[in-house]
Amino acid sequence: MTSVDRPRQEEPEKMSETEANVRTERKRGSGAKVVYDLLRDEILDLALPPGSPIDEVQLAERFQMSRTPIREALVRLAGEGLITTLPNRSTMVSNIDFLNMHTFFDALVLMYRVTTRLAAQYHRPEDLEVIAARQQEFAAAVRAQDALAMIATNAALHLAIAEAGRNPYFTVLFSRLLDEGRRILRLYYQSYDDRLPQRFVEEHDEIIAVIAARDVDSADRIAREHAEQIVRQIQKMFVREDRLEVPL
Amino acid sequence: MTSVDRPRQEEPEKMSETEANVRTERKRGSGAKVVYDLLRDEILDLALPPGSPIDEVQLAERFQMSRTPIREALVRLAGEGLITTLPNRSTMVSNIDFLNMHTFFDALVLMYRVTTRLAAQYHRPEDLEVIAARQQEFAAAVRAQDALAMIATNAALHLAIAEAGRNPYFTVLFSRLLDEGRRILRLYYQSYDDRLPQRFVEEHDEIIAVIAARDVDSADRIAREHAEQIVRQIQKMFVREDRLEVPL
DNA sequence: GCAAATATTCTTGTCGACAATCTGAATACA
DNA sequence: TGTATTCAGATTGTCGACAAGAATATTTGC
Repeated sequence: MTSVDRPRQEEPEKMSETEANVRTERKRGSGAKVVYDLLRDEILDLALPPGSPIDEVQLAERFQMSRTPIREALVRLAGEGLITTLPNRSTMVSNIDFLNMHTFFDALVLMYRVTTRLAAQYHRPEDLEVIAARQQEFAAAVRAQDALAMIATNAALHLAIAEAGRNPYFTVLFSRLLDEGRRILRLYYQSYDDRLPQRFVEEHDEIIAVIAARDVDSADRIAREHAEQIVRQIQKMFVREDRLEVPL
Repeated sequence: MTSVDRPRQEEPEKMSETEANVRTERKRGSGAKVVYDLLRDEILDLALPPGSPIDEVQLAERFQMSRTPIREALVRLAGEGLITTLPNRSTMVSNIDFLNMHTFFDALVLMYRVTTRLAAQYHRPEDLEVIAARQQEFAAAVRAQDALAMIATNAALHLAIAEAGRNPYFTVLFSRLLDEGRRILRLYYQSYDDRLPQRFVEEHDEIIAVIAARDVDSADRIAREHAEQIVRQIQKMFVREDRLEVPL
């Protein structure tokens, strides 16, 4: 099938999967995924703050593709509640629900407990390697006092623990909660230059130890304390900056 | 910001949202939703059993619309894990994961407990009316020995309880779990004509009583026993029909 | 007769265009 | 002047068509 009258400059393709690269040429079926991943990151990093308008044609131009794959990405994001679509009108980044924050905390603490408990129960040797690596990255972020890296690596560590627990239902919910937490924390770390304390590194070490020891009850207890510690930390930020300028 | 009190001519529109109706005329923006709702029901009812091929053009003909809204519905269903898409190849109804069924049971029991506990804590008077109505419907299904109606009304009852708990994170997960349970149970009720015992009606009454009494600890305990009772019931079916013909 | 190469077919992925609906401004009217 | 109406602009929802990729059928070469 040598139907190559077209000068499709495949060539080296040295470039990594950057946006610029994707623009010029991209594999069939990858369009929506690229847009989804990038948009998701931008939303969670608050590069697109809550309330930001999402324009399909604008995105289509930016990614050099038609609106169809763009729309598919948006439908998926809407399914996760990250964007909100007003029928026939407009689409925008979903707001953070400050009024029902306590429901978020409840769910977060419970998932911290459950996933850690299951990890202690069902983990395999290779899981511990992944978890240890994530903890290294978190500790490095703490040493560097890089608040945003702390948020990301902390989420990655706890997600690794959750996956060692091997319950996809819990993992999916936990992942959503950690994402939402990423937005909330970033909102504060933008204005404040606060940092999660060294204490969290030590608590993580404790958690990893009881998981490795398969001590289920201790895992539950320590995870709970750790989670409640984090929640208190976040709540402290709230009262501290009570009259925060929040986009409704 | 005032809500939308716009006189949007809702008109009579006596006709119910049947498929035939939708075929002839449908409102802009409703296409994907209609397809989504109907396909979802058919999947959960096993009218479309696991492994069934999902053909876009076929659906487009059936619903008398183009493939675009069909695809949107499919993307949403895929997001919930109800269908599986093989890139560039085909789409089919997702399988039921019998190997990791225990993770499903773990999650189900925990959500039964948590949602009931929160309902005892946070319910409002009007919630109890809804819950009582659902319990009536469940009792009616038991009296009629209508197994499929029992499944549906049981799920509706527990979802009503979950909503009285007012934690959207838990409610969403629980809803997914009840959906998955609907598929699993229906798989068995197709071959067997077993029925959930009268005992469940009484247990529901107990649960409703402790919720109304705001007895959080009892709510947790009774919900747990109730859930484990149900899980045992399902597991009994499994061993009974061990060499079941399961579509992989 | 059988394996490899080729053609066909079938399904999904993408595209550009058009239509419907909403927003907001400009206009008409009391 | 204030309110209702109309019109223009913008954005989404839908459509039909085409292309790419994978599976299957067919042909070719030995």
